[in-house]
Amino acid sequence: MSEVLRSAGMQVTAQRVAVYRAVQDSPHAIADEIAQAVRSELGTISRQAVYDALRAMCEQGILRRIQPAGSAARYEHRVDNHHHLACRLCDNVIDIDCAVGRAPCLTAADDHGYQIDEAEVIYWGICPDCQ
Amino acid sequence: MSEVLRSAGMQVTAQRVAVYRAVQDSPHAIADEIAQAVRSELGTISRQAVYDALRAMCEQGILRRIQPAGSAARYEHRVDNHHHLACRLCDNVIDIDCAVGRAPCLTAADDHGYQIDEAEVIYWGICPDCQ
DNA sequence: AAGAATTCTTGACAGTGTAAAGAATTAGCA
DNA sequence: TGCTAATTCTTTACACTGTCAAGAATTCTT
Repeated sequence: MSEVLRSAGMQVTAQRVAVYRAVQDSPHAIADEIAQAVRSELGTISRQAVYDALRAMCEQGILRRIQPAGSAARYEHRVDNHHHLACRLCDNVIDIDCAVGRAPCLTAADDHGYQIDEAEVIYWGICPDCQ
Repeated sequence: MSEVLRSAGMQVTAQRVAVYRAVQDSPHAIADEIAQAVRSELGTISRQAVYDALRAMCEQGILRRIQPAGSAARYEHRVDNHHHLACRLCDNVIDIDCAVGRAPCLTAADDHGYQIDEAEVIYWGICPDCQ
């Protein structure tokens, strides 16, 4: 657990560990939910410490940040290539594998001279519970 | 021009027309930029009127709202099926046609029981000017 | 144990978007 | 044309997300 932080060049503090674990335990949580989770474990953490930790981990590539329309940024532990499926009604987000194989979506019809390095795909629909 | 608004069941006011035209003239603009454009044409418009107009037009399907990560919501006039290509450095967004044909991306590897109705694709890269 | 770097807290702030209430304008219709 | 109802617009206030800055506290390294 803490080796992940250490190998990413970060200090291993109780807060950082708790933030990382909170994202593991509830993927696609927003910053405030993560703060709540850490508080229920450690008692207290400042809002800024949560943002600092999340940003540092995203920069080190051990967390990923996604930002579905109409929602605050969400964080996830899974950093391999995959996409997301969001419910329009309850805002629930689940992971979804690449439809066509490994990083196929990087092929746009016409790149217009851009150096494309990522294709972000969000499927929108209604989840089973909301149907 | 105003027939578009009328046929969408909306009243035709100078402000609404100006908002619609502003989005046509500068696609992917954010709300504040649209407000500025309307003000340079009509002199004044309240922030809330811009949001009301944009929301109404999106609900009626004559505008579309997109929300790239790290940016405020952007509005566009083109409502057919297409995707977007965003520059990581200058935040510029351009339209990009579907890679595989007509609405192909709606096919996810596994829909997990969701009723999927849209696949939102944002390609990220560096635009020619920023390279 | 000491110095250097990182992490954490606190307080302030900007930007985006919404809520509510009343005034103004517009459309529909007699 | 004039009346009524609905829509649109303004103003004010507010919530939320996220960042900045400065100093205190903690952690790592040696």
